[in-house]
Amino acid sequence: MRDLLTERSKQILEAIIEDYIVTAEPVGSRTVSRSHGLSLSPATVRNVMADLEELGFLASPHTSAGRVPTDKAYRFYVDSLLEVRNIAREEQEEIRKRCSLAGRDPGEVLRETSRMLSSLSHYTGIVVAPRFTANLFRHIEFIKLGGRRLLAILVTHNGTVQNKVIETDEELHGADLTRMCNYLNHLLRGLPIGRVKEKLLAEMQSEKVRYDALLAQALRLSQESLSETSSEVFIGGQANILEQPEFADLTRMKEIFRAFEEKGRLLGLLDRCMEAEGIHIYIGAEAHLSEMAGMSLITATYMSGKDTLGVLGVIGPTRMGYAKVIPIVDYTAQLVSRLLEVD
Amino acid sequence: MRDLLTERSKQILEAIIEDYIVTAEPVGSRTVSRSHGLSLSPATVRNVMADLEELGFLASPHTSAGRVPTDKAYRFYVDSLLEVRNIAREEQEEIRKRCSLAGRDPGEVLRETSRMLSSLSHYTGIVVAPRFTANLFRHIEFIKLGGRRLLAILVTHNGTVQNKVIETDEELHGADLTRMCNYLNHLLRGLPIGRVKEKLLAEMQSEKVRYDALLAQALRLSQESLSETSSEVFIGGQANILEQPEFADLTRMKEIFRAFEEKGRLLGLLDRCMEAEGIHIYIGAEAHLSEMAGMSLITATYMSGKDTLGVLGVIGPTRMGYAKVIPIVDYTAQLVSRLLEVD
DNA sequence: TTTAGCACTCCCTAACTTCGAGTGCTAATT
DNA sequence: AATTAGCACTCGAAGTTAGGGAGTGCTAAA
Repeated sequence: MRDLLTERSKQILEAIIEDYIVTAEPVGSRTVSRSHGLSLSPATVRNVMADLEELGFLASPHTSAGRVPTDKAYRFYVDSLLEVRNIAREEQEEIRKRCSLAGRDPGEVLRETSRMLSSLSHYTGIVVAPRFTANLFRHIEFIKLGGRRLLAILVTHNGTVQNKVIETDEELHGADLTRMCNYLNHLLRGLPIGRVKEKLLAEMQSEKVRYDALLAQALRLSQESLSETSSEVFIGGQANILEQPEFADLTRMKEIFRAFEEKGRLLGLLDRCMEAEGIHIYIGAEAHLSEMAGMSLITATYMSGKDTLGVLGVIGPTRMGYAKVIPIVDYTAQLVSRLLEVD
Repeated sequence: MRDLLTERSKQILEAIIEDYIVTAEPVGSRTVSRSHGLSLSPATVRNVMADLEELGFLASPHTSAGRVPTDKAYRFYVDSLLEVRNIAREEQEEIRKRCSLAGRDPGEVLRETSRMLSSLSHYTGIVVAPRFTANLFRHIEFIKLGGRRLLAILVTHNGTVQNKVIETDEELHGADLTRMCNYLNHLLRGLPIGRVKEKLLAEMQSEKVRYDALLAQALRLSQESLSETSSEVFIGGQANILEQPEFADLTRMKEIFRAFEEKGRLLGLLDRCMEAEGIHIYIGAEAHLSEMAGMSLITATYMSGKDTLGVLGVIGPTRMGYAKVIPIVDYTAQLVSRLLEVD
């Protein structure tokens, strides 16, 4: 791949891509030849463009239109041509300001982050909340709601709260509840939520519990309160995609909005982004999602220490301002990592 | 108003409105004259239509198109012509099924309700969560997160949870926290959240607290954890409005989606709906919101006993299937009232 | 190897035409 | 007096045609 293209071809390809990113119009040989840096006649450029088309980097909508970059071209651009600029100082400021104004609540931080990503990139921002199961158990609390209904509140080390209403077989007294909580808090403290379940099962076998109906009940209840919830996805600035000329088509737009509403389909893709830390870029069909045709996704993982917590990023047309968006996503991920850190 | 229109005019107006609701196309005299029940020639109908136009009930997009109902016509239709059918048995089933599958968590119930409203009506569903302040205090809990950070968890009688991270001046010990919680729980139990603040202020003056720094601290902390949050709005099925031909215009659509994203603008309107219990209908400009041009809102309040908890409804084009949607909204509100009831 | 020249392609736009649905008026009908 | 048939007229939607322009690919000259 490296030496398939001469230096000149690369320059021309880059010029075409960058022009197309700005204008969203097919780029003609004239335009490229005028582009500063290059001093070639349109005719020469045309020859090169024909070659690039043959190689699958360009496509022409019809004979007498200019050329349009293909997914393959964007991929090559991102891998080999693009030099990611440093993030602009004002952007940095803006990101910091927006993220911190959400306060300390993790949910709020993430929601605000998705909005911020969208407004800075002018595309759509997306943030996946940390898998609850990655957090460490800090505290459980049962609160009587009335009758046999109980509210179980589960708190993790970073202050995330999950609560669930559960029904008990028999009415429980305050003192019993306190005892149950104490027991569970002692038992589970510091355990990753993902491992709590097995711990509970193991404990159920133990001598101590076998002869104590209350403790057994406690274990059963906490198991119930752990029932998984799918990870939350925050999507900000959906309306921004309405600005993109490539989605002016109504049918296309409906598809996209339905996809945003469901979120489930996207989650599979985002999960894949979490498998390896750092920046991921999916261009067009690479996402293997029909809804993502013509769209690109740039994500970065955010971490706590060495653990990947979640992933955030930007969805936009394949014709996306990669050079600008990549550093934004990258910096945001770093910042969010720091904000969610437990100190 | 009542006798402004003859019986026949009303029938014709009704026929036009109902036809327009289905087709979204200007209705011509031919179509009306063919509509069963009426046996009049197109010419006669035309005369009546001209009168109705003069009175402001109809408008013609241009000379040789049919007539289109005005906001005034819809208002008259809703007030005087429409007889709200009973809700269809299958719809009733569907609503019950969808609402109950969300389990017992209030947040989940409301989110699912908004989705259900949209899929049944084919418009956009909207649910405003109960004002937190209307709930009764049940329990407060402080959990140490590390350092001087504390997680305050506030639970109300119906199982709604609000949590907030707060910073303390000095590090607190477990025993202190327990004492603070006990004190507060005893003090505030059963009080409406809206009144907690004044109670706290009053208590601060009391003898007991003046000489107990810990209790004073407790009061201060609980005050912090009460800081208001704007009521949550769940919007389901936004994409449905893309199906409405009247919003095919891109600019219009952008406006609407932005409004949905902000939610704040809508809240003012929805708050107004909560002022009186029961069903409210805003047609087009009646909402006094520029974003709502061409749209109608049908809402109903949901209650707990005699207290209005919140409001839910459907947003769609003014050309909305009122006869079908009104009973859906009404029934849903009743059901949600029952689901959120504390038993 | 690069470039100028040129014929050719194909879309876009605007102007023009046609067609049909619908109107309002008038005169005939009930 | 109310209703209806008849008819000329209006106006937008859809289809057609023609011109213009942007861009291409090829060939031959520099």
